[in-house]
Amino acid sequence: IWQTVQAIPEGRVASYGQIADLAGLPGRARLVGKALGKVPEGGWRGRVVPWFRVINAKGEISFPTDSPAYKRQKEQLEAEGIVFINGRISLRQYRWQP
DNA sequence: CAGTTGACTATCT
DNA sequence: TAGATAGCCAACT
Repeated sequence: IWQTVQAIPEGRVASYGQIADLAGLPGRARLVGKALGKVPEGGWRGRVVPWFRVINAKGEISFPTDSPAYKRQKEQLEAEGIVFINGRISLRQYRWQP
């Protein structure tokens, strides 16, 4: 899972389900979320994991809008040029296509 | 050991 | 387009 997440290019995003499929775990989107939650801030074993490039299938960030985590993720994505419209982004435009 | 709980999704109204 | 529903499954209570 982490390997797959690391493969997401800058300025692109992927959904939890998409990561699950690519990682060989079809139908286990929730497991991906859990795995990402376990990654320490500094990354895993020296590798940086761009967890902020992973969002849900609707193109929204999967955190409450008022949470600190939400703001953090949104800022990181915007810093890569991704634009939010009504709290969501255009998957058609930013979805990572391997 | 049974029930609950999510960083989720596809499908149907 | 948006809400409700039913699968999903490892980790906790």
